[in-house]
Amino acid sequence: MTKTELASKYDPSVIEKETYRRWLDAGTFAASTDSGQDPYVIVIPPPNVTSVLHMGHGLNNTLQDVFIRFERMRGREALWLPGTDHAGIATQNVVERALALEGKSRHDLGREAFVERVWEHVHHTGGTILEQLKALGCSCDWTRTRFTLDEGYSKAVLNVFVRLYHEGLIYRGYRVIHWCPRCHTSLSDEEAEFRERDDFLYYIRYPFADGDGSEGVTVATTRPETMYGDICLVHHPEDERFLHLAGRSVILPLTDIAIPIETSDYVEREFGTGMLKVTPAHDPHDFEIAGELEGQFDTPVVIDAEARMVDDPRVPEPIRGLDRDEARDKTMELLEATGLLEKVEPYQHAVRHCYRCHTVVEPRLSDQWFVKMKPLAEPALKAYRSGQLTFVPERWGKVYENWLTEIRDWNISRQLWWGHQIPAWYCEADGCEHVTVALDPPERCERCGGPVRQDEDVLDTWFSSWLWPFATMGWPDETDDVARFYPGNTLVTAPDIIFFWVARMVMAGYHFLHDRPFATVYLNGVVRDPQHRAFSKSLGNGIDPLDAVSQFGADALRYTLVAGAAAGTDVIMDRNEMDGTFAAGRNFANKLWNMGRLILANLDGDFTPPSALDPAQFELADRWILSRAQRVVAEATEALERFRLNDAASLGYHFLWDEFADWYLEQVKPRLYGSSAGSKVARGIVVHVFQTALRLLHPIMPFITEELWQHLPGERESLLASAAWPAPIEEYRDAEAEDQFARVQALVGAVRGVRADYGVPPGTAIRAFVRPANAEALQAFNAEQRTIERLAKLTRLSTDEPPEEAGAHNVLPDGSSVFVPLGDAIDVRQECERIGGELERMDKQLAGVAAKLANQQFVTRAPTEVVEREREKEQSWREQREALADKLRALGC
RNA sequence: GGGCGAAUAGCUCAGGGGUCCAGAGCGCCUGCCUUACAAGCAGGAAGUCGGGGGUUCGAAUCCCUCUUCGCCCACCA
Repeated sequence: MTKTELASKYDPSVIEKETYRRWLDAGTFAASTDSGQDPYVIVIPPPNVTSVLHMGHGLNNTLQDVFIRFERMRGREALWLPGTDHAGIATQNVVERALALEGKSRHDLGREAFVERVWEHVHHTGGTILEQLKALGCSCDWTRTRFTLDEGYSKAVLNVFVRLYHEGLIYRGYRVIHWCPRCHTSLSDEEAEFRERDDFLYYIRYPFADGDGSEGVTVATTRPETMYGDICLVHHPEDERFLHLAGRSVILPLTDIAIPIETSDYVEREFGTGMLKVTPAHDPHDFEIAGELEGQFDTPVVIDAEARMVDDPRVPEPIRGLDRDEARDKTMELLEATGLLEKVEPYQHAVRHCYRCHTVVEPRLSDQWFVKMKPLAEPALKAYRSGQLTFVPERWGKVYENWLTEIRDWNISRQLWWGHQIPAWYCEADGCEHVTVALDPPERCERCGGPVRQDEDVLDTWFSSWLWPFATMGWPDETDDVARFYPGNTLVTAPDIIFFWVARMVMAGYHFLHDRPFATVYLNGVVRDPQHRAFSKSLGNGIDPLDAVSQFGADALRYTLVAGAAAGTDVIMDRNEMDGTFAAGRNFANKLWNMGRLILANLDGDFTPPSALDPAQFELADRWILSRAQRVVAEATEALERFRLNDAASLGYHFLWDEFADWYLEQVKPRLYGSSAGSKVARGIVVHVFQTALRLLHPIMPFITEELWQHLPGERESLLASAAWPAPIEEYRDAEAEDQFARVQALVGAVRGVRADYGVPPGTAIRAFVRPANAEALQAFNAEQRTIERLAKLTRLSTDEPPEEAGAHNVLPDGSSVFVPLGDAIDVRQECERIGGELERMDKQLAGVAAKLANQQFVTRAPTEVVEREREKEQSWREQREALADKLRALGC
């Protein structure tokens, strides 16, 4: 007899590395361009090259791996394309911080040396996160790993810039943009995120220029330090309070500069005093207002790139050189001294912060490159509205749509050194302001032949990642990969980058390849702590996925993530309750292991697949588990197809544990142990069903399923990772067996309940009797007497009346037997009443549906499918009604 | 200011008009080291499905409203 090769205790750390290696060696994850199979493609949301794996990655990548493994098993040419993002600001910041420790800034090194230094850093630590993904079991095609600064990828980025420029969709603009004074770069609207802040609203009086200083106009502002850059005050053109001020001027406080009073529709009359100060260089809206004013206005700059007050006559002496916050305090002090500060009130408002370093963004007037977004957004909107692009959960579609509808131009230039330098060259010859935009560096100005200088800026990191679905495949070259694997299928990502990334990828996809980059966007939730705070480094509330892997195993972590993540819902994990968090997954893995041990210890080398067995020899339990397996296969497949991963996980879990292990394995043990006539059948079916379940579970728990698969007979020479997804086998469907076995379970359950109620020790076998009242229970009893006796620990199950000496409590005087009266549970009269009640309810329901279908009021809120569903419901109820009526007749009531 | 999501057992969550639907895991209680598994087995307690109103023959489920959390968007400075 072949003994089990499995260790007595399941230790994931022993098998995971080895198993992953086996997959790699077999090339299981490498997608082929000429297999002829239908491709299925996911591109990974490329993590920042410097990042290390956190639970968000764990969730996101586990979900992707489930989809990929599922489709791979279904026979599709599955490509999961991995890679990393150079993450301009983030990476530059990391290296700058390291430099700061050496007391240096990037300027000390100079651009070239600094970039060299960043590359060093990237080469040193860049692969970390991808290596970490392997510990999770991610089945990426590592032969296709890409980096957004790879040579080929960079070529695609520059190509896109040049093309869009020549199409007129990229332009250079001089306007107020979001500037991070700490990162020293401009930011896009999306990168400057709003955060609530408790601030103050300062009421400042601007004295009339032609008065004696005692009268003036009061203005409310949150940013008094910008006032030195004011060019005028504006009020609403119809605001009667101020109409009489037409033509007058006021003095900018603390200076001797006179500025006029103008009007603008933009002003909200109800806010503050109804009078607004206009600072075109330091507020984007003020810049717009100034642009709409008649007459010539300057745009004086009073705050520099470091957020310090400039050394300029407009700025009062004591303020110059101060940091913007100090400048605010000092200004307040001076205003108070001159009596021009009327009042200060607390004010809460949303202020834009740098999404990388959380510094308050400083609006800054500068030259930047922009992408004209409206034309690009149109196909992306159309794709969503026509159903070419769908979201799971659906509600995110609205978010996507809304953003695209309101889209504004995208500032893509960053004043950084790490990234794709903009392929634009400025003519340095006097008077010629020509800009040459080209893939290859021009020798000289294409207009005047003068010397040229390349734009120093680099492109927004998202300007490279929006090309990810095809630039990773070698585009703009006409590669096999692009031909075969574009468009892709599913994108799995977090909702917070719908704008940054998802929407822009769709735009790029349609613009450059005239097709969607993916059909479905699956948005996973956020991993949070029990207080529903997102995991974050600063809070220290996170769980390191690798820590979870080493403590509980990758499969346990994956199971926990998948089972805990219904589509798009957040996953809650408690770092103080690691055991509680991961117990279900770990316990399940252990359970699987032990099922494997039991099976392997009893195979005796004579495994015969059920297809080669004689069905006439199948017992009820055999037919039941085969039938149940088919049902579960169908349901799990559907769950995965519909992105209901948590359902798929739970189906596999409960089928294996509650049905296969608890009932079938227990029932089959006598046949499994010995070499009786039924042994061959039992072994065949046990192995078949277990293998089927391992296939179902593989996408979610790849390691342990693969390991068990390797030990089981049959297809052990092949890898489960590339085995076929099971299809339901119609011949095994057996509703009657399912019904009947359910009755066996009910009987056994009833006996066990009574045993517990009577406190019968496990060692004491008891006797149970049923009354021959319930025809179905009797049938089950007759057919499965032995099974019931075994599972319920009965000496005998009979239809006899209990003997006199059992007394009122049905216990024999010597305590050897307790007679379990099952009659009550299946009392005919009660049963008749119960069924009668059900019948009544059913009739009501039928009447309700009929009424509904007759007047169809509900159709207003849902289309034909609902009517269809109601019809189906009615039909099924009708059938059920019939069955109930039959039952009643059979019982003779 | 606009929008979205959540509130179901002690904890974390499924379920989104009717029967399968009041569920799962963890925790808890009782009894078991029964030769696959104590990370287990058998049994059990536990929820007026956040409050209130409405629609319906029927509501955890749909509508309104309130409360509490969370998120996103937004040019009242």
